[in-house]
Amino acid sequence: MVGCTAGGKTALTVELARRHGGEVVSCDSMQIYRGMDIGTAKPDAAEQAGIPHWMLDVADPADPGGYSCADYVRDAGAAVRDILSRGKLPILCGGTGLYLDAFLRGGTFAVTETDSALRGELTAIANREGPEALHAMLAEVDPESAAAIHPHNVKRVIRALEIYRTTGRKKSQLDIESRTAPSPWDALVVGLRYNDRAILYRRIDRRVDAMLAGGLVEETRRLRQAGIFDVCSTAAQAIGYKELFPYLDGEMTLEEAAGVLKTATRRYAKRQITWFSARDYVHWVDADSPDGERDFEDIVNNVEKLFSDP
RNA sequence: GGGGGAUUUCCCGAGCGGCCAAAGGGGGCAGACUGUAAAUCUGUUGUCACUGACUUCGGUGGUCCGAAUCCACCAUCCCCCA
Repeated sequence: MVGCTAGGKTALTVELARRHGGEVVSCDSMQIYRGMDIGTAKPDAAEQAGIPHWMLDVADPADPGGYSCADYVRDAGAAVRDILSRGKLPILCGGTGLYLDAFLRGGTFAVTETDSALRGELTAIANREGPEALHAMLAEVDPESAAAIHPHNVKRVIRALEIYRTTGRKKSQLDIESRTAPSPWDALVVGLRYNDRAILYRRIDRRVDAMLAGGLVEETRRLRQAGIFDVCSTAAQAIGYKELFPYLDGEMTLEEAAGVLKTATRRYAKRQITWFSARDYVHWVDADSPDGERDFEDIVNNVEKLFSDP
């Protein structure tokens, strides 16, 4: 179950799990972390409604090792196999498109390692000589990847160089191999979609207000005091916390910070929409109609139709 | 009541006689993405019959070959003196 943030995936997935003997496997790069609850809209006990949930709180944000996409593929794979072994239906649910792609690709993904020392070294080159210089380095060893990656996208350029340096193989070549390998899973991917952007954005605004009312400021203060945003670079990227720092530092009113947070969330939702729209494996279900939001029951039924006739 | 400063495209903000449909940023819209991804990056953003034309820079009227830029008056806002 995929779709953008604040779309209603969580409730929908729990209902489907309840009806079909399912268990939920989160596919979310931030709900992974313990202690980051309100800001990541992690389903609480009531929302989980007695349905087993996997891949929540599996990583400690204070652990400097972090948690990567590869870790996710490994751990989520184990969870899904466990669920299947007991004859239950695993339902992945989440908005982290890269994680889902990697998961569906399975083992073919786990070819290369990361090298943080090398990353630091390459970052230094980019800072010193400019992103174009780094891109030129990539063009020498892997022209196909260089052509596909914009020179300003330093993170991407670094990753491609890292792959070449650590494996001696080109990212462009590995991509082709992984793209042609069959998926180890037989998955039905359902996407929850809003045709009216205004409806979605209203939901996002409401969710942010609810998070604030639910104690997001306190959670942010607590996590920040614990220093996890300094230790865990991934957690520091989470939308919902960093936007509140100016308020905690007295540089912004809570209302202003909330506005920034809503905007950041909307922009994230747009990126998710772009990502999933480009995946031809997604079967779309409309969450709204020209009359407004659809009834929850209708949406559930429309998803179930896909079960028998995808 | 007197003196001074403002008013720019959705927002902030530069421009201060031609090279201005107007820098830059934000937001919007569209897109990319294969082990940091809630991240990172790209394009676009007055209208149209789009290598050109038309309409815009608070309003009206002037000056000038030519005005967002100069002048007059009006409107609104801000500051100082009373």
